[in-house]
Amino acid sequence: MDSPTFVNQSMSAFLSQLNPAQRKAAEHIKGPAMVIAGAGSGKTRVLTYRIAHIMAQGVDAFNILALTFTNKAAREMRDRIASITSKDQVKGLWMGTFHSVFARILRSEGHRMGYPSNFTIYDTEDSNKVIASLIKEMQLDKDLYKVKAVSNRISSYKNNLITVKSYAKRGDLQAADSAARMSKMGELYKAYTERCFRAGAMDFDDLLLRTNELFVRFPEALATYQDRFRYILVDEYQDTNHSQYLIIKALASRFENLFTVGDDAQSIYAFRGANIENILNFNKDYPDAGMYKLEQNYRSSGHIVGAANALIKVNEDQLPKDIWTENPAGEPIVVHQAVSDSDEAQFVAHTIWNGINRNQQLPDQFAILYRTNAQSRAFEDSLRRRGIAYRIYGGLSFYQRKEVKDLLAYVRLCVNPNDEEAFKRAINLPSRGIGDTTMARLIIAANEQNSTLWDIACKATALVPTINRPTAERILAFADMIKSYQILSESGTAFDVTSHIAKTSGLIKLFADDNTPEGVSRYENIQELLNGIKDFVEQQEPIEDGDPSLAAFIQDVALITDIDRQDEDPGPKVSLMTVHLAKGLEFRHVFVVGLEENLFPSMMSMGSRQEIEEERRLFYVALTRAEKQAYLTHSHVRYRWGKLIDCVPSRFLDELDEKHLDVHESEVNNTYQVPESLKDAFGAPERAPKARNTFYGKAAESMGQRKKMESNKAKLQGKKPEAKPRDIHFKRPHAMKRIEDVTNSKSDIHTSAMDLNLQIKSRVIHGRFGVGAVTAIEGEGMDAKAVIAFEHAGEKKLLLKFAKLRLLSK
DNA sequence: GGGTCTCGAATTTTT
DNA sequence: TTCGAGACCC
Repeated sequence: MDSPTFVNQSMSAFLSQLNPAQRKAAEHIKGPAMVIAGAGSGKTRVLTYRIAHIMAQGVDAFNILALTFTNKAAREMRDRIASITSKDQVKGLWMGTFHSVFARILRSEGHRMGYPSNFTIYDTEDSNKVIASLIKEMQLDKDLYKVKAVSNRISSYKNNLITVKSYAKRGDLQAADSAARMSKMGELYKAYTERCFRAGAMDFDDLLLRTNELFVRFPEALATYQDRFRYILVDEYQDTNHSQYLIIKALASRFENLFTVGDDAQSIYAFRGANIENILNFNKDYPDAGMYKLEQNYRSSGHIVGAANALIKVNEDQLPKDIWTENPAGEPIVVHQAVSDSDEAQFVAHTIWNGINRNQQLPDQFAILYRTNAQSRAFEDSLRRRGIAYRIYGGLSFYQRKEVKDLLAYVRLCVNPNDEEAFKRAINLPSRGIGDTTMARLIIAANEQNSTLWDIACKATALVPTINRPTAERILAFADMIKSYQILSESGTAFDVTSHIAKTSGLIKLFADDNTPEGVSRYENIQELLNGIKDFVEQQEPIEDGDPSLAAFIQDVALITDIDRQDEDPGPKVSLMTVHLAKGLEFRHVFVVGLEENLFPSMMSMGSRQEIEEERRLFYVALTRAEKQAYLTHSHVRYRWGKLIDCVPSRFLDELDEKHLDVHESEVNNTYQVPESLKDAFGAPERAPKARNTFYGKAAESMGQRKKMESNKAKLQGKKPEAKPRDIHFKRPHAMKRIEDVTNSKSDIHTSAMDLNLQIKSRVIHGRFGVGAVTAIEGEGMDAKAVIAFEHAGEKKLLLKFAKLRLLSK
């Protein structure tokens, strides 16, 4: 379609947007290369251009594999490449996260290892349930075998390619597990692996481990993909673990066109097995590799870059780099000291409110970044109180919500009836008189006959003598119901089947009958899930080889993260997320909150220099998300476990060069009254300025380099010189929060497009498709549909009952 | 088998 | 404070 000249024109236009260093890296075509890309140095641009550039050399997109950190990043990059080249050319390009790309490969190759192509992907909750159930079945002491500890151990084995078989030969690991009083770890690991296999399920780590297994055991499979992926690009290389490293190495070994991009200063996933050595040793694996460095920061102001540089310099482990910027110095970083955690939240909400209402800024230009998910609560409250739209990412993601998983359990069962976790979930919800006792009998029968729960259930009467007649009938009825869904799913779309399941299984009634606020919100989430599935079907249907089936929908659900998921409700919003999730993103104004010892850096990461350095890199990531303005906040007291505790400012604050900072004091604000009990405990508010003014001098002095280690030691020994918890009983204004929760959950979220009174030529905005104009309206009432021509997504017909639209103009 | 109550543990970070 | 697991009773 596009003439070569057109391609070249937009290519050269794109090329001119690169600086010399970026351009050199992007034009590296053959052989291995590594790009060390500082924060905000335009690495996405380099990756995008390089892919387009390779394609312009005549390489088919089919031969390119790009591994990104999120699916969203992959989508955006693909769109950009399509705009430089053409939509057709970009078609065969494989781009996505490690997990989603290799899940896809395993779906077509897993049969070699005995997996069905529709294997289930167990999320963390599913795996933990398997482990908990095994601990019980094996009658292990649950105080010694904590589910989380066991699951972490198994995960780290897998990420280091220690299989059940190789564990048996590793005396050192067995000794370590015995020392941790978990001498049965080996058996547990074996049982867990067998149980997952029997269920036709892989957990997250399996997706990588089994890919490695595939490549080792079946060289011809490896050869196929080596031959296909002649050019491999890996983003965020500093966060790859050993398992991922081996996959890349194997795939790239034939053509060695491996292009990795990373920044050692932003390595923040060591806790998950990420191996920073991968980046440091790249040269050893590929001695002739091209090395490129991107050091000019385009994102942030001079103050932010300066402060970030001063901070990261404290780390011992790092590659030498000199990040600089031509951007104006901008405003100094605001350091705000709050009285309490709710005061901190007030300050943040107030500042955002001012930005929006006085300076015409948009909510989506703000982000609030915290160390732990638990901190989000206070900010939600303060934003809601001021009527500022926000969206929380992470924590419990949408697909992990109980009610969503409940409905999806039926879907999973439909696609893979051996999925035992889905079976256990679905069989008695809504309650069908099949309880713990019966389930235990089914499990025993399955283990004895080395069969799956599903097979046992289908023959309940014949095979399990311990189950009485009426119960067996109920089990058979359930199995028949699932079978009927399976038949339906052969012809119906994902939406048809799922809405049928929701109705006929009794699930939707269960949620609809519950009128508590939680029940209402559950019901709404089910509706939202159905909307999402409808969107999925609508997206697939126009695509040539699109697949609107249930199986296609459920495939990658476990891999969809909050970041990947587009917001149903359009409109700009403040983003709230952990620092980890913010990696790769940027915002005009960033609040990094809770900068206190034991919180950021986390109490759990004070054990070694390496851990502290990872926390520092994490803070570096947080700070460098900001374009124009960064705010750093900490509080003098904070609630934890229902208790008020004293907090000491984070050491990281002292490490930022003072010349980039503007230290604010907390004004005791009008919305939050400091309760008398608090004043009793801490003295009247006038005490605060004293503490504030000395923060820089005193904190810097007392927490000076030498003393830091001592004070840490003391803390580790449990002496806690500064952060002494105090038992102060004091009520938080909870009543108010409750009322707001109730009013909010109903009104705000759920407005049907039926109420919009759409007319031809009305302009609307849709969460996924963007802006469009109504060209026709069909049907009436519940069946009313609108045909909308979207500017980018093309023409879509949407059922108004489901569509989430916002009216822009009549 | 299912509902209600009480008690104890919990907070890093995520695909 | 909040949530989940287990005990207890119907």
